[in-house]
Amino acid sequence: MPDLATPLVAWYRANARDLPWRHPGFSAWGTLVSEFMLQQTPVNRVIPHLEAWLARWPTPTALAADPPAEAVRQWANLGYPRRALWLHRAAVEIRDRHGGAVPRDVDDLLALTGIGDYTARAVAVFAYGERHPVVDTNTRRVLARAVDGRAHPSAPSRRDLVDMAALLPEDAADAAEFDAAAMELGATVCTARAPSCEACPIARQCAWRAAGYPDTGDTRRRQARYEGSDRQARGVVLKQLRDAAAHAIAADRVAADWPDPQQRDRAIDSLVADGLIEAADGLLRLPG
DNA sequence: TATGCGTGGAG
DNA sequence: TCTCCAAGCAT
Repeated sequence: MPDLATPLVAWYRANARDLPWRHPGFSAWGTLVSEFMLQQTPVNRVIPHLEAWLARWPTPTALAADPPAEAVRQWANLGYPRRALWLHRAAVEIRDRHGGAVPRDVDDLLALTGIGDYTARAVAVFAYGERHPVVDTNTRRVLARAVDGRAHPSAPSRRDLVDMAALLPEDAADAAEFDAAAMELGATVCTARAPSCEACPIARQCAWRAAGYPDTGDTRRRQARYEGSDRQARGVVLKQLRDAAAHAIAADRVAADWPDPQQRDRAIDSLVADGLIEAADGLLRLPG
């Protein structure tokens, strides 16, 4: 297999975007918060929310001291609001189990609510300089193309970690840069749609390019329609509760104009089941 | 392993 | 307009 790390890291050093979490001295807590926010939400939308979040809660202990309702409100329109709840729970766990310090061990990180294979390794590597493969949608696409010669990665698998590990430089600092570089390439050059292969530092090593850019093996699952979905109904209900100046709203006044009353009720029930809202005495409110 | 889960921008 | 996509996670 050709050496991908050397040209990739050289390109990264010259072309990396200036992002807040790449600044020297950025805290491990800041890295953890940024990774939660970046789970399925684009960088440009995350940055202002991240800065506001860290200004309000500079440490896990500070967040843990406030009720989860405040986390859900501060999350605003970032999407997937369960992440706000999970981040709050993780902050409580960090306070109670780790003395308020974000752990650096991958297994300790994996044990925190809302942290999976990606986030655990991203924090261990980018905040602490540990040596691990970091696998996300970008690195999976870059490897699918450069190594496997396919336009799209196959379904996510534990094998992805092994494949990424096989390319990792020995030195931990080099490995961390390689992880970041593979992600950055996927985010800015080797993109899902219309990749900029003319600007790619590993075009000469790319199996997909060598094969003539075949468009085969697409196993992506289609996203369900959003308009009129349960997800949209949940979003309307939660937004109303987030924006409410009053502490609580009468249940029958929430999303009162939603066209399908059964779907509205289902949305409320599922939000309660998720712990994103609480229902009592005919009132709905964010979780205290 | 497959599915449900928000929101907004780009093409 | 409408489809695709965005540093995933829990179940």
